[in-house]
Amino acid sequence: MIGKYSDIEKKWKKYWQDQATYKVDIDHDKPKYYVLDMFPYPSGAGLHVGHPLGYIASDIFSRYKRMTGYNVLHPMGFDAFGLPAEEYALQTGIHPAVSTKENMQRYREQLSNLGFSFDWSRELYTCDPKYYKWTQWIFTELYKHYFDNQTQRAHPIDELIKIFEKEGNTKVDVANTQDESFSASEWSTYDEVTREAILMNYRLAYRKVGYVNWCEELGTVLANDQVKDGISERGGHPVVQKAMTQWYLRITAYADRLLNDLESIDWSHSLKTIQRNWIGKSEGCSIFFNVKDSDETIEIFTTRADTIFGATYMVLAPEHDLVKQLTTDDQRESVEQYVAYVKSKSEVERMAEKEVTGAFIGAYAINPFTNTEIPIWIGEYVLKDYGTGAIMAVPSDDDRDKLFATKFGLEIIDVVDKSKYPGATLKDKVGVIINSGFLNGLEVPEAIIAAHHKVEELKIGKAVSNYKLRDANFSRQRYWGEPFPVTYDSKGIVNMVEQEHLPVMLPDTDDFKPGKGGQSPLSRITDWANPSVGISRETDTMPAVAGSSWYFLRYMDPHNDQEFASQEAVNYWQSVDLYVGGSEHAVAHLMYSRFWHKFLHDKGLVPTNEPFKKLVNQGMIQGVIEFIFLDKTIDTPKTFVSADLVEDLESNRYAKIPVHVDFVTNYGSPNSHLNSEGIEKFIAWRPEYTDAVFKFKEGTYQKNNAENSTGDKVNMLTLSEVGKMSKSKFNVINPDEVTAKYGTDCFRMYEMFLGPIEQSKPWDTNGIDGVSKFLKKFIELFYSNEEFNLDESSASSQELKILHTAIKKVRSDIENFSFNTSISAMMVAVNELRKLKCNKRQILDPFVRLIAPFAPFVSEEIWTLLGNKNSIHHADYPAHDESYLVEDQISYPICINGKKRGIEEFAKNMSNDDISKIVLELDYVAKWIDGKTIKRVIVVPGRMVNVVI
RNA sequence: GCCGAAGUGGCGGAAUUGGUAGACGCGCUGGAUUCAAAAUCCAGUUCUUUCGGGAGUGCGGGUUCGAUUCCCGCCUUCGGUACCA
Repeated sequence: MIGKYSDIEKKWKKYWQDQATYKVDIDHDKPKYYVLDMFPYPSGAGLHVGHPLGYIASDIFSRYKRMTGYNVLHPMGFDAFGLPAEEYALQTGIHPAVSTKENMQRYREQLSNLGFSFDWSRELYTCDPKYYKWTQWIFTELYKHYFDNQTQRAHPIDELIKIFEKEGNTKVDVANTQDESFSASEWSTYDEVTREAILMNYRLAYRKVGYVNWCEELGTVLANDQVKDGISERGGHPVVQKAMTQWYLRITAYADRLLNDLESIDWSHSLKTIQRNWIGKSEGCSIFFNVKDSDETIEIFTTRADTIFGATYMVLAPEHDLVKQLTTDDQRESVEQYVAYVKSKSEVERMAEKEVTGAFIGAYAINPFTNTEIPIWIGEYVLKDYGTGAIMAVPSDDDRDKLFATKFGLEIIDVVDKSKYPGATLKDKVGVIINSGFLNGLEVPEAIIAAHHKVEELKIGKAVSNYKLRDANFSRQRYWGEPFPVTYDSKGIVNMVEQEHLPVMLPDTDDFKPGKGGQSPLSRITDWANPSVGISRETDTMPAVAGSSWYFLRYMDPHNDQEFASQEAVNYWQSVDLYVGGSEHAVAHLMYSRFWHKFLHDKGLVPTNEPFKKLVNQGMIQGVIEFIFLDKTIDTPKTFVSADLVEDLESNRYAKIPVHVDFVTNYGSPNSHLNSEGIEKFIAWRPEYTDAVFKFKEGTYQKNNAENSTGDKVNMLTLSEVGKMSKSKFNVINPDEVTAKYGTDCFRMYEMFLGPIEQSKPWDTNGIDGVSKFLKKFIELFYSNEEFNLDESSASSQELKILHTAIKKVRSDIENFSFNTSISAMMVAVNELRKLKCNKRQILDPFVRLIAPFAPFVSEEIWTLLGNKNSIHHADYPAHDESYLVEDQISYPICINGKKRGIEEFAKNMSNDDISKIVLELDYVAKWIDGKTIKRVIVVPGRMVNVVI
C-alpha cells in the first residue's frame, strides 16, 4: 500500500523545493496569471484553522491554472508590523523584531506543511527595511503631490506653487483642507513657514489635528480594539478623546475615481456596495448661517436644502471649533459637562446610542431664508468629521431631528406634504413643499434644485458633493511600525528624507513604553529623535495598513533595490488577476490599496488603474469566544463575576473580557467555565488582574487567599459566543494537530468540503473522517491485493461516463469557486468506480490529475507510481468529452398539482404530447384524477411533468 | 444606529434560468465480520400519521400550474463601522 502520509509529504516537499517546482519568472511564451492571498499578520498564536481556508482555495485555483497552461505567480509574505507584537513586548520585554521573526518562521513552516504552491523566492515582509524603504518612498511621493480635480489625477506640488505665484489660490480646483484664500501678491509676501503651512493643506500626505483614544492612567493612546465600553480593555481605566496633530493621507481626493472605477472590476456585488456606501457620495448644498451677535458663521451641509424653512434649530458636533466660543456663560457648565460625556464615548457608541442627548449652548443662528433666530445645540449624533460637523435641523422631515426636537421641546414646522404619497417615510425624497415661501407647491426634487439656486444667488453657499469617506489618519503613537521619513527644522518646517537616504531605519530599543503625553516610544530614544541641533524627527510611526497598501506590486520584483519594482515586471504581471481574502478587509485595506495603486498609476509607474481585477471573499472559520464579566462599579480589588450571576448581559455595569479558550473547561458548551487552574492561567496571562476577586455561585477565588474554594468547587462560568477566530479573541485552533492526524491532503479537502468558500461557518473537527475515507477509497482503486496494479484494457462506456461527469463538474466548480461540490462530485465518482471494481489506467490516469490541485501530495506519489518522471503539477488537466455523457432515456418526476407522485422514464426525443398522453394513463395518476377535471398538463422538456387538477 | 451577508434534517451542507427539497459527508439505528473491540462492509435515517396521507427550506403575507429560488413586511445571527489586521 501507499506509504505513510507523513513520509509522502516530507518526500514531495523536499522534491518541490529541490526542483523549484513552483518558481516562476517572466515568460512571454505563456499567458500570465497572478493569484494572490491576503498576506497574514504573523500572530503569536500561530496559524489557525481559519487562515488556510482562503489559501487552500487560491492554491487549488493556482494549481488548476498552472495545469491548464498559465504562468502562475502565486507568492506569499507577511504583514509584519502591528500592535500585537508591541503589546507582547510591553508584557514580556521581548523585542517585536524577535517575536515577529519567530512567528514568521512558524507561519512559514505551517504554510509549507499545508502543501501550498507558493514561490517562496519572492517572499516579503513589511518590517524588512529593504521593503519599508519603498513604503517610506511612496509616502514621500504622496507628500510631494497634490490632486487636481479637473484632470482627476495627482500632480507634483511644484506645479501648484507656480500657480500660487501667478494667481494665488482663488481659481484653483484642487483637493485641499485650506480655508483662507490668497492672491498671488499675498503669496509673495508670505514667509517660508506660512507657505509651508498652506502647501500642507494641498499635499496628498499632510498634517492636521485629529482625535485619539487617550488613556491617562496607562499614559498611552489606545486602538479602538483596546477600548471596550468606554474603558481600556487592559486595566479597565477611563478613555477619552484627545486632540493631536497627526499625518493624514488625502484619500478623499480620489473619492470619485474610487467610486466610479468599481464598475470596472470583478468583485462581489456586496463588496462593491460596501465600498460605495463607505465612500458615501451625496449631492447637496453647503450653506452658511450667521450667528446672532457674532461675526462668526456656521457652515452646514445638507442634501435637503428644500426643507430649510423648517430648520428650527442647529446642531453642532460637540467637538466643533466654534462651540467654546459661542457658548454663553450661563450655559457653559452644562455644555462642558456634555462635551466631557461625549468625549468619553467612541464613535461607534455615539452612533449606536439610542437615547437622544444634547445641550443648548445659549447662542442663536439666523435662518437665512426665514430670518428667524434659531437656537444652536450640540449633540452626539452630529459627527465632527462628516460634512462640516454642523447641521440645520429640520424636525418635521428627519427622523433623528424629530426625536431630538421632541425630547427638548423644540419647534416643529411641517414643510413637506406627503399626503400624495401614502406609505412614504421621512427618508423618501417625495412630497409637495408647504409653509416655505417661494418653494411652496414644488415637488421635492424641483424644490431642492430651486433652493440650491437661491443659495447661490444669495451667495450664502453652493451646491457641492459631500463624501462620507474621510482622510486616512496615518500616524500611530507606537514603536512597531515604519518610521516616517520626516524631520522638522527649528521652525517646524517639514523635510522629507530623500530616496538615496532611505530607508529611515527603525531604531533599536528595549523600552517600549509610551513617551510623554501620548507620544510614541521613539520619542524616548533622544539621540535618534534629535539627530542634530535644531533638527527633530517625526517619532510617530505608520499604521499597519501602510505596508499592505502596495505589497502586491513588490511580489512582481521583490529584490529590486533601485525601484519599488521594475517596469519590465509590472508591465508583464500587470495586476492581480485573482485576490482571495476576508471581507473584513472590505474597506480599510482594499480602499487604501486602490488609492495607492491609482496614485502610482498617475505617476506612470504601474500600467493598470486598479490593483485587483477579481476578488473572492472567503468566509471566516468561526470559533467560540469565551468571556468573563468585570464589574466596573468596583475599583479595588478588580472583581470578576461568573456569567450565571450576571442578570442583565447588556447592563452597563459589566465589561465583557475575553479569556483565552485554552484556559476554559468544556469550552463552547453551556457549562464552559474556569476552574482554579484556569483562573491561575488567566492571571499569569493578564498580570494586571493578579489581585482580582472571582465571584461565582459556590464561593470566591483570589490568588494567594487561604479562604479560596478549591478544586471542582471553583466554577467561574464563562459566556460562550460564536465569533471570528482571531488573535484578539484568543480562540484559535491550530491546523498542525489536524494535519498530523489525517494528513495534509485530507485537511485541505475537508476545509473545502465544509461548505461554500464565501460563507462563514464554525470549526468542527468531527466530519473529517468522511474525507479521510474518501481519500483511502480513492487510493485503493489503484491497488489490488496490496499491490499497485492497473488494468490496461479499454474502459467501458459506463466507466467513461462516470469519469467525464466528474471532470465536467469539477472543472466548472473550480471556475466558480465551488470547491465543496467539486469534492462531492469526486466522491460520487469514487463510490461508483468502486462498485464497478474499476482499476483501468484509462480512467485512473485522468482521475489522479483531476484530483491533483486538491490533494497535491497523494496525487504526486501516485503519479510517479504510474511511471511518470515529471511533477503531476505541470501535467495537463483533464478535459471532458461530451460524447460520453449523452443519455437516450430521461427520467421525469410526475407531479400532481406540483407535488411529486412518481417517476417515469421517457425517450429523449419523445414529444410533449406523447409524454402527457402516457402520463394520464398511468394507474396512480388516474387514481389522483379520480373524476376531477384536468385543467392543464405541463411538460417541461427534460425536466418534469405537472398535472393540474 | 448605519452598511453588508447568512438562516434548509441531530450537524456541515446540495439543489443550472422558478421545475423531484435534503446530493455528498458527519452523526445515529440495525445487520455482517470478530473471542471481543477498533477498522471495514451492507441497509436505513426531515418530521408526523389512523399508513390513505399530511406538513416542511427563520417568521407573516403575495405572485405562479409550480417558490429554498421572485416581490413586500418582520425576526435572529455574523462581519464592518475609519487606531486589531
